Amino acid sequence: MTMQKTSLTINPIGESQSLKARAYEAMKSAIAAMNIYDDSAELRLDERDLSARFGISRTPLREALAQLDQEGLVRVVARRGIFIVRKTKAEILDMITVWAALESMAARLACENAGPANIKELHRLTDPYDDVSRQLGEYSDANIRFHQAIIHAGGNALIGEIIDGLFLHVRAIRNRTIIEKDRARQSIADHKKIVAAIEKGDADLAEQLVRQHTLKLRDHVKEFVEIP
Amino acid sequence: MTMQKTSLTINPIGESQSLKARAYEAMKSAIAAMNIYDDSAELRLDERDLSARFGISRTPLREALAQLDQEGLVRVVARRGIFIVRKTKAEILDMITVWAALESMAARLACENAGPANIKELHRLTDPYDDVSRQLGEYSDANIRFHQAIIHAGGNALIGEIIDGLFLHVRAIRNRTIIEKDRARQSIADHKKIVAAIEKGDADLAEQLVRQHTLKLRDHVKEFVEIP
DNA sequence: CATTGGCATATGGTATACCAGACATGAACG
DNA sequence: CGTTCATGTCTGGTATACCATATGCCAATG
Repeated sequence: MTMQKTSLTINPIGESQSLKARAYEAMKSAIAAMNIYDDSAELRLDERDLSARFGISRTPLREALAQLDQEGLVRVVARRGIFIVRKTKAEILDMITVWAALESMAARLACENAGPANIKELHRLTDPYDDVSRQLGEYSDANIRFHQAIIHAGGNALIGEIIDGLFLHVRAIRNRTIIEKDRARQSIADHKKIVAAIEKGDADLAEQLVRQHTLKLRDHVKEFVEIP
Repeated sequence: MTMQKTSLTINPIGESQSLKARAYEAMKSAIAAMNIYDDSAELRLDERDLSARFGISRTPLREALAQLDQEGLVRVVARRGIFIVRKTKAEILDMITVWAALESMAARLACENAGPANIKELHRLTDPYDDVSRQLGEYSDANIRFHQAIIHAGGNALIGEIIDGLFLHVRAIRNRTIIEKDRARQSIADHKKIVAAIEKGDADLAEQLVRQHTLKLRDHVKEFVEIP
């Protein structure tokens, strides 16, 4: 079974991809890697400089940049330059809200479509956390995998794609979220309830739990995370 | 009072769009206009031919096509050609499901955020339909406007953007949906209930009604609409 | 000293030439 | 007659040259 494609997509590059695709991936991970919300962050990009550093021509690079532009990661404005986009806090909150809508629908779908393999996977991702001492940051791999498992169990691939796109942006605040012990503990408890609801096939409950779980994150970000 | 305009007339724009943007729009509407599910539909595109017909060079056209590719409207395969994508029925159903998730969330948000203007707008779009004899096809302008009004009332712009993207694809089946009198009548009744729930501020009810309303459409398409 | 006009320059936008891979065709060969 | 392989042609991919405009510097001017 193929997991939802994650940001950690293994690079199966046989060097056979088009330069555009490689430039796209390189740019994307480069932007994701840098902390764009640092005051010292350089938000301006230079086509010619980039093409030189990548060792490719401007044409494929421009196509990659155009894609990033449409994705909202970058803004290219004529005769001015290319700028890395800083999402406003309001936009981040909107994204988390959309996330809540989609994942809660996925949970609902999971109640109808999830097979034994999906259920087993969900348990595998929640049961080990009886020991609360484990790290479970908001964006820890374990947490992300859990949410992806729900989406996968729902069986609607489009939901996975959209959320992947959102995560690309939301992850920018991962360094700014405060990992609080209470939140982690609560989060684990939420997860267990969600799995139970899905296993029971209670669609309304599963949807409600997932929605509230994610909206709790939204409210937390709204209150405690500062985004310039 | 008529202020003499002190500054010169506002400059609407002077053809200031980039060729890429214009090619993008042209391609998009052209694809939307043609019935891509006709057997006789030509699904193959030719870069050079298109560039000649648009009267532009291949570079901006390619950028436009790359955007359409990412949007899923078109698929460009290296050394093979550019193909208009036919969405499978399963993909269409997934899209409607996502639609349901997002619009129901918008309805929930509307219960918190909708102002008097939004409520008034919703009434304006539903009250005239006491006369059921009106045409209200699944994709009639009136119906679309109603759903857009809900999304607008929710105040989450991202939801609107995503749904716009989906609608671009889903509209392809508009010609294939059967307009049944009963469905139209039921649809109008649903709309009225939804407005009432939002006006009352009952978020859970509004969300549920919108979700069920849209999932009804999904089931209808699933059962009655054939997509090659 | 302030203002303004022009020119240099840096930026992205566009056009064009050339490259390599994938198919189709047809002739040569068994 | 059938198979195979060479070659022509069509495709998108890439590189490069050139173009238009936004900006900033600087000098000319009042």
